[in-house]
Amino acid sequence: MTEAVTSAAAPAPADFIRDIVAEDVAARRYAKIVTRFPPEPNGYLHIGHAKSICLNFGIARENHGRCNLRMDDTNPAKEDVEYVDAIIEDVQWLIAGWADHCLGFKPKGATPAAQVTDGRPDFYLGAAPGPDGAEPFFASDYFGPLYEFAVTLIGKGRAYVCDLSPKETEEYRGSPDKPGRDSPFRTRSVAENLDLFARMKAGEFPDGARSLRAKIDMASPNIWLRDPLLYRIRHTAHHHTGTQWCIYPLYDFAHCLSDYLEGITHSICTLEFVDHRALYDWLLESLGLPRALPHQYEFAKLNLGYTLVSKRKLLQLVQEKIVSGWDDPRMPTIAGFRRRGVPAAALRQFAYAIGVTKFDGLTDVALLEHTIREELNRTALRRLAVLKPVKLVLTNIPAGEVIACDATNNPQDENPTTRSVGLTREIYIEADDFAEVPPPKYFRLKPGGDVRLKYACIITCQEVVKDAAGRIVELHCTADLDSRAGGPNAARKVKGTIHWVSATQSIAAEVRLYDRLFNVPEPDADGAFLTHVNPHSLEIVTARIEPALAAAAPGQALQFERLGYFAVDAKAGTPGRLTFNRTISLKDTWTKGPAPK
RNA sequence: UGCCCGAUGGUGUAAUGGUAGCACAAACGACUCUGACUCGUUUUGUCUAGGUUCGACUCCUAGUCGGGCAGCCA
Repeated sequence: MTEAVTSAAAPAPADFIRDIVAEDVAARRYAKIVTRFPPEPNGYLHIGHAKSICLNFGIARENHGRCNLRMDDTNPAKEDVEYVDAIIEDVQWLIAGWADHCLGFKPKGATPAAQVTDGRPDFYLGAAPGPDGAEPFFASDYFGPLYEFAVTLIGKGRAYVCDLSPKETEEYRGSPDKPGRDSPFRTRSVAENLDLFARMKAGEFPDGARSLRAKIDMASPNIWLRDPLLYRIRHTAHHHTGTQWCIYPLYDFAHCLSDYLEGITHSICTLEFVDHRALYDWLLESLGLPRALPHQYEFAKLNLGYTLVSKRKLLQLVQEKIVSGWDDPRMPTIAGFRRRGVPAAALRQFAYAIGVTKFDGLTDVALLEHTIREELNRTALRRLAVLKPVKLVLTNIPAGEVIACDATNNPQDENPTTRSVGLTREIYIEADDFAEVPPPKYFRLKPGGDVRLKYACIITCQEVVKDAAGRIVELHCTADLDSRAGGPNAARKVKGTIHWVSATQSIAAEVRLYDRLFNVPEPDADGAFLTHVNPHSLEIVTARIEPALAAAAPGQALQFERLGYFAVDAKAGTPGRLTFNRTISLKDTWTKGPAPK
């Protein structure tokens, strides 16, 4: 299954959009399949974007095509370079080793050069160069050509400069069930429109004083065809173009033409743009463009149980300091998942598993958790760590003696390797693995009971030592050293096996245990997601970890045996003391109740 | 109530006029030096009503329910 997202030879998933692409390929409608992923740099990418990235890059790689990363940055007021950098990093991480060869980049600083196609002016931007000195595409790099397109549209009598105020424009637009009215400026001459538009660009008018609008149909049942705005005046500096422009194109105008300029064939977006498709096509067709036109297709965005999939709301969590930042391991952002230890392949596998449809459903988080565990089970190095330590003394092992035990690094490997862990007189075991009064079917250690220490031997609990307050201080046990692997009692069966670390050889580490950020399946169903934040989404413990873990590095998948999957936090550690994030717990079919995260 | 989109087990998705299948979840069982993994078994589904057809999840009509659209946001 994982092959499907890691191997180029693996069968691709099928969905209605891929069916359309396949038809276009069969009909040879395009020389090359080119998709794009067009985030607005006004926030970090989240799991919903991951779905879109996997779709767009997946289609590109399955068809020997290309997928352009394009900053959809036509609104200077909301965007920032901080987001541009984060988006690039997140996309590259997500597609690394899978579709990075399909990533469209352009030479740094390049803008589309005017050229002629079929004897007509065209602005086609050629194929992407290699990654050196390259950068993603920016819609703002097309402001020049876009302006020319607008001039062409005016020349064709299909756009006009409108002097209505924002409020008046809204009134003239009508409502869904009532047609709009023509703007009094709709009949301006081409010459006057040309002059006024040039003066808008020259900065002669204040913000909102005039706008450029398409001349379509104010009575259209589709609101997006009621003379939609194409350009607005904003005397605001732009993060990518500086103060070069004071008029900025709106999404509908910029997007279809950016697609065209880049040679996009399939422009895939979410369902809320279905109504805009008529405008997308109208603009492209009105311009009489020489090359094959891109087409827009829409799919349902991801809705995930117990999580927020909205940049705006995630921004709120950051601003109100409910999380430590966009990359807080509890955040459903790509950066958050990465920091938490979720492998990119697991996110890709999830994207494939949920499919692509036009049905607006709610995906069970359990599916995400499943793909994470599936990937981690394959790849994670097994290690011993005790999260909530209780001291245990093996009374028949002399102090100072170290018994070397071979521990398997990953039993899922074809040829598993081992490492040595030292068993000593004093060890730590998990507090949960001892019960003075055991519940029914308790397989772990209890007074007078036996349990196997993983990779070591069977022990028998002889005595429970308590302090004056009645709290357990330590457990005294005897070890059956003959029950070690290869020993005469190696085949001895006990019901339970527990993990442990040497008290003298282990080291301390901070471990952060995460639970879901929200305690209801649809956090914003009532519009009050802040009231559904799980107050116990983070628990910090000081754990004892086996010495081999001192060499662990961020990005390395680890399993603390019997506990879950963990990863070194790339940001939080201090020299000499590592911090681990629990990526996800192991599936627990014994402890009842809601699935732990 | 104008236009648009959608509806298949608990959840997500397949079947494109010919046996309703897969994954997740759940339950039970086997195995186990991870109560994990793996394996086996089981439960549960085509929104409603008409129509077309030898045959409808699929096509048509109407309805029901859900979602989207009235930013100079994307």
